[in-house]
Amino acid sequence: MVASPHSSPKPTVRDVARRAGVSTATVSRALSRPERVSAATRERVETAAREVGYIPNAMARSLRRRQADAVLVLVPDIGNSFFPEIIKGIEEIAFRQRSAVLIGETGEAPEAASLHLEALLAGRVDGILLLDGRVPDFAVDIEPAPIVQVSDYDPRSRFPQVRIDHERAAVMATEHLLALGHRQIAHVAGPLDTAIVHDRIRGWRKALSAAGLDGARAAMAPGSFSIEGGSAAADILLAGRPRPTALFCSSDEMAIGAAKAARQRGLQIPRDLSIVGFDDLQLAAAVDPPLTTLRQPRRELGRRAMAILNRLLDGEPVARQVELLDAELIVRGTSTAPTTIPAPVP
Amino acid sequence: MVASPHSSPKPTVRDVARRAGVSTATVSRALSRPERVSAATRERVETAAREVGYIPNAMARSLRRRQADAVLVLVPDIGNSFFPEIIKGIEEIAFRQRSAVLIGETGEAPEAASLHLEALLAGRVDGILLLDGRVPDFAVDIEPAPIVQVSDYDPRSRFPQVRIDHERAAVMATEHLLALGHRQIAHVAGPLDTAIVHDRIRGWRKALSAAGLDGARAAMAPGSFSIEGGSAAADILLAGRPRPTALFCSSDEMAIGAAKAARQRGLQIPRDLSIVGFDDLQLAAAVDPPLTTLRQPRRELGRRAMAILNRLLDGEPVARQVELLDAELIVRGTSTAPTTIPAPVP
DNA sequence: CTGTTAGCGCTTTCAT
DNA sequence: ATGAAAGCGCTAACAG
Repeated sequence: MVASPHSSPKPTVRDVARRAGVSTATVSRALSRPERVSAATRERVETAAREVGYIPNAMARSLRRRQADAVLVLVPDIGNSFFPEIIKGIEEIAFRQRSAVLIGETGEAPEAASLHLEALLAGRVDGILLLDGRVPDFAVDIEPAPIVQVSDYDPRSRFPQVRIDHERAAVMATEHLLALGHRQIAHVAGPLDTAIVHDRIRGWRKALSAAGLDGARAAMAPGSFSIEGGSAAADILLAGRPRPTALFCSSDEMAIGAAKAARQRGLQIPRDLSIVGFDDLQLAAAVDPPLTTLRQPRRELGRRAMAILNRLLDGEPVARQVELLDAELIVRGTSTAPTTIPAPVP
Repeated sequence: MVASPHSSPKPTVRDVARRAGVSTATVSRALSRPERVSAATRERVETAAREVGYIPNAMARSLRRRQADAVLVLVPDIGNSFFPEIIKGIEEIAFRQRSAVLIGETGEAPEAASLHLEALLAGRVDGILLLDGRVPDFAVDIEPAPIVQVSDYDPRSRFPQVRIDHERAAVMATEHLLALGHRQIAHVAGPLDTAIVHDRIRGWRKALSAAGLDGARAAMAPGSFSIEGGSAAADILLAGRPRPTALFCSSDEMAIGAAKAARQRGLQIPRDLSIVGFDDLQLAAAVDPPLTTLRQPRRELGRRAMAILNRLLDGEPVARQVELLDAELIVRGTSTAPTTIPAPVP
């Protein structure tokens, strides 16, 4: 493994070939398809390779084989704790194929995504797992491409999707609050430029309307998927009258931000305000009070997505496909029946 | 950008050259060193390139130029919220060099790191930013390699380091608790296989001893850098007698886990137990009560590290260098003077 | 300023 | 089972 002391130039197949007394072709075979050479040759090549500390040049290999043995995971924000678990699911499957998993950030600007999509077209990676609903315009109609959308999605695109039914999940969250007796259920929404956010808004409205409330006019405020985003949105909502008795938040991080904003207004949770989050991050069970939320099967989302990408890479045509997994309501400490005595308004 | 309808074979320099009526060399120049060709040629090449939807093959380019235009960031656990902000600092600088930032996970097993280090030797990336203190044995003495250690480090290795003085920071945290009047200050330590954890333990002991307490025998329990790790370690510590009145935790996530464990024992924070975390994640200010902690300048850590890596890549010899940034004590709501009336033991 | 030529390191026919 | 030879797509000399 260790490069020999004074050998700056890295050993190549030729060095190994010379040392093993075979051709470069044989070295290549012995190392990547051991069954295609005689046991004796294989042995000698392996020894020679070890002795000179040979590591195949990945670029040359990829150039020749026309495949990178790497996939790219694109997330809008690496700071968002929602993604790591999905990525672990992806890695779990990817590593079996001995393909590397690279992670890239699309960032605030949707243009950044284009930049990364180029990595695919440039042959740097074999496929992309897009954990971002914002597909750049030019990419929407590139036909069959080894791209899978995970969790979030762009309704215009035709890439396969793996996700939960976000509308349905939002209905479940809202119904939970409704069942507890809440009537003023406001929504702390995510950023409005992505599909899942609208799905959740629709679900929340639908459940409200189904309960005889005015879903179309219920209070809602959008924000970024972050603690700060949740705080800001909740602050607006809690200033409204009548003040909501419950907040359905589009992510756990937003829910934590919302809880903070509520406390700053002197509100006690869940006595004065019930909160329901979304995702079920590790964090959700650890905060005080523990957060009621909708669990997304993140690890499984990642596994399934990588499995589909593999099929795509193997040339199996995957028809426009939407794989829907189940979400689950996890009731914890932030949701209770509304108190009849209104809390003091500071 | 969009591939033309029926052109499966991706266009190459030759296609562009033909179309622009120039040689492939000129295409290459026009695209990567526009100033080396005439304005007219450049124009024609650019047009031709656009028309055929040309995107240079990254592998071929890297093979020829012997550089990948990519750096690898290695983290022990992508689920740990400590890293993203550092990575953003890295990206901030890296993007100016138009080099891609890839993220890899070393995972629980130290062997995984070796695997990723191969990416460097295989020419897949130009350099590595190691955010993990566990350097694989074989890599410890590979001489001048384009590797920079960030935050955590391996004392055996000679790669440049960018970090805070963890021992000093631990002294600050402990002194804060001491100043409040605490005498039973236990330590929720991180995993014992990494240097910074020992630095912090040493600092905590030192401060205790300097205050006339028995630092060497003070209570301590290690755990993984996670909510669960903090819970488990704190649980052990809180079962001890005399029960600590304060917990200095080796990370904010551990602190949150510790707080959870304390609450489960019926302890109120900070009344019955003071807690000090480490890192100052966004989360620290959002939880209830907000967490007293030691801030690490994460973004700046990332920026500096990438700057050093750049110098390394430019061939400037960087002597074994340890760049120390300042940590800062952030006092919030989880630390107060110990109450004289002991809390009930459930 | 531009073209010709060579070759980065590997894998893959095609022979033998 | 092995070797010879070609070439993936690009850019760096070197001429001109």
